[in-house]
Amino acid sequence: MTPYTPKSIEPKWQSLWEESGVFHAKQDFSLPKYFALVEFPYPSGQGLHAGHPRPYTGLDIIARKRRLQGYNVLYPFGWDAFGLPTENYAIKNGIHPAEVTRRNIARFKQQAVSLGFSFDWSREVDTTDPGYYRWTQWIFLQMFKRGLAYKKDMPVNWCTGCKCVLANEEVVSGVCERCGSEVQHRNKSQWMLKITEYAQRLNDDLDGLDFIERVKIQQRNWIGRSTGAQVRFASTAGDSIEVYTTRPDTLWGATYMVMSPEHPLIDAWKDKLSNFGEICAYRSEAAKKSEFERTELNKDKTGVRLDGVRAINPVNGEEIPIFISDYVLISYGTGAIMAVPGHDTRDWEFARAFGLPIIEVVAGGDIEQEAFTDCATGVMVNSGFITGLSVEEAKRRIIEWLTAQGIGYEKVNFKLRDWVFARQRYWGEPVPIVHCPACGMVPLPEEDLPLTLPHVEKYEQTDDGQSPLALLTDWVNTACPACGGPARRETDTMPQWAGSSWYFLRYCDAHNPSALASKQALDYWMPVDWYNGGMEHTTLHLLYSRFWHKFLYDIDAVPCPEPYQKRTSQGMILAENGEKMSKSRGNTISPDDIIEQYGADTLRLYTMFIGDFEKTAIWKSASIKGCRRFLERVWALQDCVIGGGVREELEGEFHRTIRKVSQDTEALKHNTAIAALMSLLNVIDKAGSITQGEYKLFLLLLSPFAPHITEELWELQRFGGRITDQTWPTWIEDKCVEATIEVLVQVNGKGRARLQVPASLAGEEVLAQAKQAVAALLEGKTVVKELYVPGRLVNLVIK
RNA sequence: GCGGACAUGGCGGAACUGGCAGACGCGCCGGUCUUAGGAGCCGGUGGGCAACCGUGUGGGUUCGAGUCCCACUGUCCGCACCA
Repeated sequence: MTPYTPKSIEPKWQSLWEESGVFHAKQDFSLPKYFALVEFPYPSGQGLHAGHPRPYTGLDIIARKRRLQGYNVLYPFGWDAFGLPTENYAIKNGIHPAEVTRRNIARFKQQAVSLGFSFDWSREVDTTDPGYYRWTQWIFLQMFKRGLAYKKDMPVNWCTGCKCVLANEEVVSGVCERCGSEVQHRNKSQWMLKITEYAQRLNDDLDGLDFIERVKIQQRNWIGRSTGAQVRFASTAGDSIEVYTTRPDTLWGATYMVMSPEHPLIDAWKDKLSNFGEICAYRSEAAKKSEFERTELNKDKTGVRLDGVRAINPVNGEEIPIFISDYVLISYGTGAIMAVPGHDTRDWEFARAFGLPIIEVVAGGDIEQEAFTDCATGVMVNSGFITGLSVEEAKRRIIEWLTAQGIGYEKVNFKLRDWVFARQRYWGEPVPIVHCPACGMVPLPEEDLPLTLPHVEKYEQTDDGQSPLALLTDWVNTACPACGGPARRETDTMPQWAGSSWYFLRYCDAHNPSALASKQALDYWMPVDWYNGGMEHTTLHLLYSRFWHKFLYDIDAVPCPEPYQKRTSQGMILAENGEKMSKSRGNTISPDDIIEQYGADTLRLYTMFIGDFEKTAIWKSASIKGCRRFLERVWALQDCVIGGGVREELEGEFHRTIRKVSQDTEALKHNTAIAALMSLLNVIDKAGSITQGEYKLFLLLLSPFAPHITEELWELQRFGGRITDQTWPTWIEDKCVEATIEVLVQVNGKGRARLQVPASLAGEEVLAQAKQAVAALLEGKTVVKELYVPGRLVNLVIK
């Protein structure tokens, strides 16, 4: 036997697989299909770290198993390559971002190949390729034409040091991540996408999907659907004020009103407000506060009373004061609330701070101590015609009444905001819009796509925070596609989330020049059968891509309303000390080093064996060798192969292992599947030999986990063909049961004896034998209860 | 504060709808081979001399609880005044 040398075996098979195209999805649309998807990475300069292979290996096992099960499998990979780190690296080192990207991709790809993933490299996509982003732009144009893409003044993070716009991720504790200068909010006109129009469907359609529960919960919380009522309060100024409340039942307890400092009515009332100066001062204070300060200071409620205008509570006609306070957000609801201090914690705090009356309208708590917010148990009091009702019933009645009076109606609100879809950066997809003084915003004709990124000399933002594209006058100045007159191109680019919102569609037909993918290919491959990715993408990428997909469904560009049928998520891999792996901490493990020392199969095995796939796991370099030892022992089996099929005495063992591995892998319990294979090997080693039939089965079961060594052994044993062309084994349930079983005999719950009985033995007979086995303990006692759990234990309760 | 998850030997982790806790692996101990072993192979390994005791803490349900219920404690993650 030659020694086991992964360093020569693994590259050999990696080349043979690629040359033969064995992992390329077939163009035969009559076969049963399986689309397995992992999140494509951002090709950073650091290369892969030890955490990356976890999801890729996890689904690689599924993909390889599905092929053996006869499916036409699409398991693709690609690069989400636009983004800030590349651009920053380019700025720092004077290399074009495209070149940086090219190098990074080459590195990542070489690493991914060396791990033996069964990706279909013929469908590799790169979001920075004009042939790809042409369709990203196309989708944007479709949204623009239907009013889902629009421009709006939005606050942006302005770094006073760098004099540029920062992404939220670049703002750390209110200061610029890079230079440490103060970050201010400035208003800038930004592209927005109307994801809010899909809020209801994004929420409701989760029901039919096989997503892990915590993903559904997080998405629902993020969308934040709530039902309540919109109510119109009249005011002494004449204008009425709309408020949104989820507790219309507490209207009798509304003792004042609070408006957001940015509320437009305040300016309209300027002449009526005797303390307008004070109000303006508060407003500018609030505007200056960074996000960070606002949350830091959230314990103390501040505000200013509007002197000169009062609101009128519609249920009892009482005049109530109006305040402005930064605890009311302009961006949610109507930007104004009715304050019910007795039954809302924030209103209670505010009322206490300002000495305002607190009225109890729901009995059940102690509003002297704290706001009583429980909706389930309370009963209405001091509330006119709804007094005595439950909260639930009161809500219904008051909404009926408000509707009938024409002063309010039932309303659903969402926390979800529209998506800021613009970056003042270079390394992104150009927005294909032209600004014409005569025609307004004009979309580029589709046949002019892609609008490619022009070459620039400098990648920095301009001094006033515009994209570096703004400096390219030749490029910016163009003719209006509608009227032919002089016009200017949009110089903002799209955010990184754009390219990743539809990439799975491109995999279906990666080189199609005339559509994002052919209808035929989409009909066949979509939806994705199994999508695995990180929890950190739950509320951004996952939600964004569901939104885009629903839009594409609405315009008939894709065949299904949801892109992903099933979603799972891997846990993080932490460094040895229990901290996150990061370059700055200097605790990263490179897969290259592990492959060098142990081989890719060992790395794959260890990464899967480390623990529950969905849970956080801690990397232990010292434990890796256990997986290598296991493979060495599998390799050493070559020396003890004898002829023949599965031996009778091992048949049960093999059937149980086939069942365990088959079932556990489906639940992503790759760790226990591997443990089962290790146990089986222990049994085989005890037997002292392995038959050809047994070896074949063993290698097949192991092959999705450790594809190189199993392919090599298959060849060395001359089992015929390649292991990747074989069929996944099946088990027979009857063969899994053991002929004799051990039954534990308990007396009062304590194990006292063990019985070996035939598996088929009847319950009464087992009980009789059990009593005999512990006869000494039963002497002089009464058996008050006897239980038999078939195949497991007998429990005799005695007195 | 709200939401979610987790807590099991020296370590990573197993344990199906309640049914022999500690599978599998690391480490450790002993043996064997060897000039040597940080390599292989074989055996052992939760604690306690024992009866017994053991799944973060305190209660409960049950013949039986790591698993279910109630109340805590601790750790991690997400969101942060969403009316």
